[in-house]
Amino acid sequence: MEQVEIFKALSNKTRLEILGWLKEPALHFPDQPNPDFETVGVCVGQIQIKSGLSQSTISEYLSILQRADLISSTRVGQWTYYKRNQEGLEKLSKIINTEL
Amino acid sequence: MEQVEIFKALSNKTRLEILGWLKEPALHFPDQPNPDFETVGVCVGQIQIKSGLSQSTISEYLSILQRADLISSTRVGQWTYYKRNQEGLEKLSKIINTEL
DNA sequence: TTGGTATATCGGGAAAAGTCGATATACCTT
DNA sequence: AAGGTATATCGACTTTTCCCGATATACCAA
Repeated sequence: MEQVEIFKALSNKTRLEILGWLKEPALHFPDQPNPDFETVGVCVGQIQIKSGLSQSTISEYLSILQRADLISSTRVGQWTYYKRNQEGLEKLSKIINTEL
Repeated sequence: MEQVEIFKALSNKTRLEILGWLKEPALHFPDQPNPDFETVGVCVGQIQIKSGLSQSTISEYLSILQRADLISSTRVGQWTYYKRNQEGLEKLSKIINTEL
């Protein structure tokens, strides 16, 4: 993934918020039904509700963040759970500190 | 400056290149006339030539980077010299490592 | 003060991103 | 198989960004 694509992914208020929410899922998604969502992540629907934007928009945003390696997804049944991708976030930190 | 504005400033290939060039001015701007440009920075014209984009575009890009506190400028006569703003860059690094 | 040079600002056209509703796809349940 | 739910994709419209040329501004030099 190109550096510039990572920064584009971060150039949106809602997408930054999503990353923040996923930092503390239990805090931000108290209604998440799945009990072990802490490890798997949070499903699209919960994120969509919290964001107030449409389902299609949030689905798109999540795939933008995923393409930038900032989050990762796991499909379980009809749900897709998203969580932070620590590896990608660390890589970004490295980019900032060395290449930028 | 809002986080999202900083990332927007970084969401452009040319602007990222400019930041990179300003890391090693002597290497990237051998034709810079001013002898002590290493400390003051590089003037707009040199950056414009290297970028291949128009004068107005580069002037705009530099002010976008400056608004994001990523670079700073010094006016000397008819020239404006731009250099990296270490403080802003460190703040960004901190944002990535703590808030993101 | 008249030009000349460097940079900034303005106005605009093209491309990309934001965002939606509608629809498609995938999966689950009965 | 049929219907229901969750997510993804599509098509469209609006807003923002990209990038230009033209013009304005600031400064310098003769």
